[in-house]
Amino acid sequence: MASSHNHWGMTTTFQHLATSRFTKSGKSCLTFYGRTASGESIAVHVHDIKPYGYIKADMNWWNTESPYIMEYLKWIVAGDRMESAEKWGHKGNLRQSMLGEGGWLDKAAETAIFATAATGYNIRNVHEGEPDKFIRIEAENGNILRNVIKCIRNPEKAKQVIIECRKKVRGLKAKRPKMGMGEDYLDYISRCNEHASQFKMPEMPGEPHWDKVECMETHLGEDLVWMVDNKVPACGWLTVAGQISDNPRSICTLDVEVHTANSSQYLIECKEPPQAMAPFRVLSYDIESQPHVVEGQTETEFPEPERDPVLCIGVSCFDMVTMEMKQLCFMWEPEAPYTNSYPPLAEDEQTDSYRQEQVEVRTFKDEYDMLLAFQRFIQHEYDPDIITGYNILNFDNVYTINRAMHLWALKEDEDYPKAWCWGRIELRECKPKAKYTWTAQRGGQTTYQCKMEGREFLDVMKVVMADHKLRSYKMDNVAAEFLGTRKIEIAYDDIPIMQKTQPGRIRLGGYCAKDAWIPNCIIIKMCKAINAILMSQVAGVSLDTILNRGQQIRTVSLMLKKVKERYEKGQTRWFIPDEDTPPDMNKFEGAVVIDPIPGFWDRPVATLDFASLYPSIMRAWNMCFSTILSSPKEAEQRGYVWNAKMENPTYRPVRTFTYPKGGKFEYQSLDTDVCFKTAEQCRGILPEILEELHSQRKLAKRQRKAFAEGSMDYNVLDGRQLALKVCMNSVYGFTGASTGFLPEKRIASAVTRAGRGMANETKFMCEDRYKEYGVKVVYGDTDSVFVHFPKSLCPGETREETIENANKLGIEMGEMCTKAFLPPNDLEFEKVYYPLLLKGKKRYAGFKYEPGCKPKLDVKGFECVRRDFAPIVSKTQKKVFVLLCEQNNVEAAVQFARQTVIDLLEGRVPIDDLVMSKQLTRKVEDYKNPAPHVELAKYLMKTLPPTQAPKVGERINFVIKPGRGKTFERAASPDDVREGKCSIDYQWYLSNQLKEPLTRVFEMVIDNTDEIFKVNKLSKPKVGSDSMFSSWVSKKREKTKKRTAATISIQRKDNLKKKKVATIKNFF
DNA sequence: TAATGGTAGGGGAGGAAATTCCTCCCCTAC
DNA sequence: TAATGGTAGGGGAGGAAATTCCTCCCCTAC
Repeated sequence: MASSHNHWGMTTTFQHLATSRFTKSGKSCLTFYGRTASGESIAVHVHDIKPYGYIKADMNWWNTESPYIMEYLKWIVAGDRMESAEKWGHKGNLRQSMLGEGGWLDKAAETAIFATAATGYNIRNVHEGEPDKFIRIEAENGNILRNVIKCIRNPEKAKQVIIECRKKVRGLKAKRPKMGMGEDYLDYISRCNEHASQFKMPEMPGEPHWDKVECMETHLGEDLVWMVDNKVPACGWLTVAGQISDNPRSICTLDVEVHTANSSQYLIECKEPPQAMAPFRVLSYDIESQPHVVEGQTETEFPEPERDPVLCIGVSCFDMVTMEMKQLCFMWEPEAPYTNSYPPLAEDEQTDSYRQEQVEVRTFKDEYDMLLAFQRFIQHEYDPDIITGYNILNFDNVYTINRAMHLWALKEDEDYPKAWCWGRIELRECKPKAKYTWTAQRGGQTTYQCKMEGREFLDVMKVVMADHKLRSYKMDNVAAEFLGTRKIEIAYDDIPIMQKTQPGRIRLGGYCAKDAWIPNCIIIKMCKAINAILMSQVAGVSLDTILNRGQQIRTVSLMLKKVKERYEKGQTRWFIPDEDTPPDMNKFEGAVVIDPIPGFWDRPVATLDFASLYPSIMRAWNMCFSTILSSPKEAEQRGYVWNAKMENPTYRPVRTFTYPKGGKFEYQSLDTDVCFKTAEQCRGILPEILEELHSQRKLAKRQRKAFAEGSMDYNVLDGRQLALKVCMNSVYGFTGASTGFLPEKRIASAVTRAGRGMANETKFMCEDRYKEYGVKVVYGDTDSVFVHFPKSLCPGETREETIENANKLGIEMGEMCTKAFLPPNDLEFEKVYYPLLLKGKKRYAGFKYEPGCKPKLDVKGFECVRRDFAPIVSKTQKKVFVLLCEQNNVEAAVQFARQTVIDLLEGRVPIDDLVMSKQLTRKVEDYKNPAPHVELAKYLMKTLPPTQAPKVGERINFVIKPGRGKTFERAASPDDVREGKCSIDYQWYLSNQLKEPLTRVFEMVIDNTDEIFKVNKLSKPKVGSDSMFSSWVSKKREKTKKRTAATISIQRKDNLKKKKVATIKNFF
């Protein structure tokens, strides 16, 4: 037990999970929520954290300008106060509260700001001279700090805000005093005047006259800054020494106050965690709501929380140490007798370890009581750290909370408990907030966010969509993909009928409980919670940030940590500027894709890869905001020297190169080359961060080996190395971003330029070194080169022997090339393709031999790895690759393809294999060109109720039905086909889906690919499009001869003859 | 508003533009 | 009712059909 306490204080060790901010007596405070190793939940309130930031100015500036700034600040702070008073329904006289003695304006005048001198460099301007002067500005709370910064950075805008505020105050009426009984009229008038003068509008503050002032580190959030300063790692193990509150703010088992002014109270990192992961509790839930029944209609409408009840809430819980799962179901049972448990499922429905009879059932006669019981369960019984489910953010949360609010309002009792307080502060409400985001690419999109005190929402759907590329993100499909199981089947429109009988309600409850169980299984199996927590630890930002924000903040956090760490070691402070420059939409040149030599390569093709290319380049050239020099000229002017032959230059340009076809690779210096100071002159922080991430990753990978795969320790270390890798790769993206914290495209484009040079240099070196053997680099993309080994260089009697020789040669080649590059760049031999079907850029398939792994078919870029082709295409193409690359059987591949064509035309292919899907990437009206999935989406939006209709960002499933129109006019919903409302145009699938993808593969192996698709007689024509069914006529048909049965058969005979002489290119 | 990783590249589909093909029609030669 | 020569072939005009080119869109590779 890691906690000990006495009357005055205690120390406890726990793992942190969630953070929240609050203000007490105007001072910013933070609460850290987490769980101890022994399973108690804990809240630690850290008081008075003093948010601060920096501005680039000296104290003289401050001394002259601060009176104006403070005068501005006064109005802004008071104005804020007034606005929030209005918002919360202020009852008194606003003008008096604002202007009266001791009113908001008076109080605001007392706002304290602490300014102290500091020195350092803006990280974008680290120069050779003395450090620049800065001012550290500290405020009592984050709001004040933000307002000060607002004034300083943009006084004009602040002035407008103040003018608006004063207009408003002027418009407020000052209440006259009441006339006293028998009071003299003149006395009353003078009293009125006196009263009025009390609330006289003060003068407008003086004109601002300062120029733009740069601000530093004011935009990062006080929680992040405080955690970095105090070395409190996000989601890390922490030890707290504090005071148990008599009046706990939270409902956690332990509730501790930490006053930073008191040195015996602290919150610090625990260096020796008791275990890898605290037993965090995860609760998954799913609700069933009642679809709306319209009289006289069989189809139901989607439920609305203001109208339709929640019928049951399925719940599944587990903790991250024992991993034992427990299911519950909260049921609305309007009729007695109550149900206590469910019967087992029928045997054919038991597709997995879900056991319906193990669900604990709780029934309620009243719907609101059920919602309340669920809320009690969260707050007081299970107390989860993470609440999860499938699509909870945009559906379950919104529906449940809105429904609870609606029912509560009907009670007309202010004191009636609120069923939407799910957080760790008893009465803190949890309200979903609609968030509208707009991006040029995606158009507008509404999503919901929900803040919950002390816990986090983790939406499995969101995580799966971010981490995995699937054809469909419906829960059923995701469950099938990852767990190999299915949902219980229930027809949506049957729900109202089921709700009418008890057996129906029981069935519904079991269904609902399973829908809560599945997300939990996915979290466990795919380590989603562990990985998110580890990412939070590695990036140093809160779990909330990991789950709800982008990549950039992670890099910023790492940079902030690094500049502070260096400052503590006595180095000059570097500041991260707080910029708001408009987006830079200019693109920069990216990676090189080496021109492929397409074909079927039947000797080993080794691939050599640069180990984490971009991070290594940044380390090698010491690329950072602090080390960049625009040109060699600037570098020389600032006293740095370089030439190509120097042993120890003090700067390095990133040169371009020339590499004529068949000629020599040579670097070329230009006046415009971006340069970087070398690490000896000025070590950049980005390279240092990357190096640390790299070595930590190596360590994690090594440590991982000590544990069994699948064990908690293994999973934690695996999640860690994964997070480290992602962090490393996002540094380059951070510099190349068009918009954001600190974009610097010069760095990103220098990185890609260096990469292009190295890839081309590798190609040249490999071909040059082994030119007597005719070695060819047949392809390469970004960080890889594919080297073909002719038989003379890489002999071998058997496949194994050949591969072994290829491995040796690959390693040798990698080592040879690595020597030519700046460390830590490293060209590694990775694998051999044998054989390799190389179609073109980003398209190849081969049988992959990776040392230490089983040989395996590897396909890149072809239709079979894409989600927007019908599965029939993917399956067929994949099988063809297997037959070609793995079994070397061209005949069988051709036969298989032909059979598929025949099956398709005879209607023997299941509908599921013909369903295509594409993402609806923007609002339908924003599409410039018509497309099948867009047209279908439009149609569905018209016919389905709004909540059920396709939304932006979703994938639309569609098939093509017969007809004369364009493809986009013939898109149909797969469900309509299943229900027999329309048929399928098999011809279209042949000509527009199967043909080209298969041709592309076969044309590399045989000559007359067209023959595969010529079918003259079908045994069982089932459905016909409007056109004739007899044959599919190749686009490149032999002029427009009308084909009669006779000509077809003649043609076919010819074909057969031709086929025999067709050169089937040799394989081995 | 608040929040915000990048470029290269294949290939399907629609639609505009450019091109080819076909037919009608007039005219002329004989 | 009355009066009425034909065929071959060049080439322009108009329009249909096929082709090319460009752009949008989606998805993938790295």
